Amino acid sequence: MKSASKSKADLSAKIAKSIRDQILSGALLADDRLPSEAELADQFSVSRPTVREALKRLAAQSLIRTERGAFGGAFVRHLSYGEAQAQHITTSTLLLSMNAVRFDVACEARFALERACTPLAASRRSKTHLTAMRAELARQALPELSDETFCASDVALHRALVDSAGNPVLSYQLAGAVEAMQPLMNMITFTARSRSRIVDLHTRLVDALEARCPEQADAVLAELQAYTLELGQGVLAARAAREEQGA
Amino acid sequence: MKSASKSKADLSAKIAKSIRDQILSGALLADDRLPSEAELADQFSVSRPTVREALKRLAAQSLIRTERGAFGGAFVRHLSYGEAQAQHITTSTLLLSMNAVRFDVACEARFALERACTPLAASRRSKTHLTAMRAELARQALPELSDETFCASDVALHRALVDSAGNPVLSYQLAGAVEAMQPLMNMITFTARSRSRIVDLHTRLVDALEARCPEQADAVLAELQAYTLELGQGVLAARAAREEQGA
DNA sequence: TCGGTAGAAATGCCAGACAATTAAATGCCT
DNA sequence: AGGCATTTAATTGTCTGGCATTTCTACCGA
Repeated sequence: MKSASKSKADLSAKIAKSIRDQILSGALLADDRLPSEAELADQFSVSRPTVREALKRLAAQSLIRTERGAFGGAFVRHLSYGEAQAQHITTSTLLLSMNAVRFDVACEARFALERACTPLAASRRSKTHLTAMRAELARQALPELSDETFCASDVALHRALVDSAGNPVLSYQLAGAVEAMQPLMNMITFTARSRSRIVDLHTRLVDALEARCPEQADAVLAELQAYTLELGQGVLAARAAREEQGA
Repeated sequence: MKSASKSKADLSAKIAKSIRDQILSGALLADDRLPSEAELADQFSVSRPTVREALKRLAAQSLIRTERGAFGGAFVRHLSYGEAQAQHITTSTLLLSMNAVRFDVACEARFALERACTPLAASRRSKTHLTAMRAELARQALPELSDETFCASDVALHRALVDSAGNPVLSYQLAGAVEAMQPLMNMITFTARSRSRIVDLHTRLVDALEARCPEQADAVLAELQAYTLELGQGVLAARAAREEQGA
């Protein structure tokens, strides 16, 4: 029954699906070893290259890892938070870059998500997280910072804020918002924004977290959202005007 | 410079990374055609099977699609919201199933995320979404419903709530929370929960959205969160006690 | 003009072979 | 008997070459 799933798909896709189902259903547990490529080829009645294509598909999804040598082979992979986040970020980046998402829609989603974790962050933020955020604040105040580095620090700050909520599942889910959408918005707004205003808002945000005051943190985030939206719409309006003039 | 990225990794992984970078960087746009497998094999100085493995990796990430026949080949894929959501859900499900996530942590994250979109849902919910939610409510009230169907309807209701916020980016980001974490929690709590209480909470939730009252919706969600947490901890405590007795 | 057919280009798949890597088994020396 | 070097077997990584299949294009004939 293994190989009879979808009749029209590629063989390697069918085999990959069959194995993936076994992993997702729990028939294969983390660190279990799959049969060797030759055995799988026999089981599915296909050639080894076809099996290999299927395994590469699974490897691309971080579902398996392979080891060479005797008693090597393909092993069901234990998906860590870090890897899951990396995948989530890749998918999010791709989605945004390919779908002409309106700036206001992205902005709204990103801040809605970040505001979801400020109450937790305010109540649970540790000294470590505060120190990390203060460090980013200090970097952002340096005037000689390149735009690129400033944006990276911006992301790092928000990332630290999310992590300070102390909920790894939440951190994972928000990775897409912070590390994919924030850079996208930075790319649009970095020419127009006032760094000092951003740093001021960030400082008040961290202050609010340190004071364990969720309302204030939320208010600052709302302000940051409004400012970002204003910047974005300004830049886009200017672009539209320029294009109209050019045409 | 294409093939010189990481020296220790597999060739197919390096080639996949190289092409992926080109897509992510925008050098290859949606619906662009990649060189044929034979040409890629030449460019990277590898054999065709190796190129094919690389292409399968990219296909597994929905980065490319392939077409057979003359003037077929591999094309950069336009990633739709639906596909991105499917990937996000798969990754989330896997992450949760492999990491022994504490129930309270998952519960907290899931509700924090859902509560992030209730204000938007309350202000934007359309008749269509309300109708969909009411339909799920009606189904959930049927006593002959199987546990499985009840859970599916539960997910569908929350899904509709998220969608009613009218922000596709937000819907995408929340897909992991609703469609991966909700079923997980249902699997734990379904034996202990009172359907009538759930339906009551759901009804009040939809009522609040219909009345465009975000505060009330948020309050109901908080109540649902508390009830879910209580159920989960009850079930887990009972399990622990049973195991201790057994040992 | 229309329809069918042959060709070309591409992916899908297979068979067999060799290289590289790694762990276990073996054997040798002390 | 114990420890170290060597062999061996298992397995993945890669290549070569080929055939099957699909699909578009272009030509040719009625």
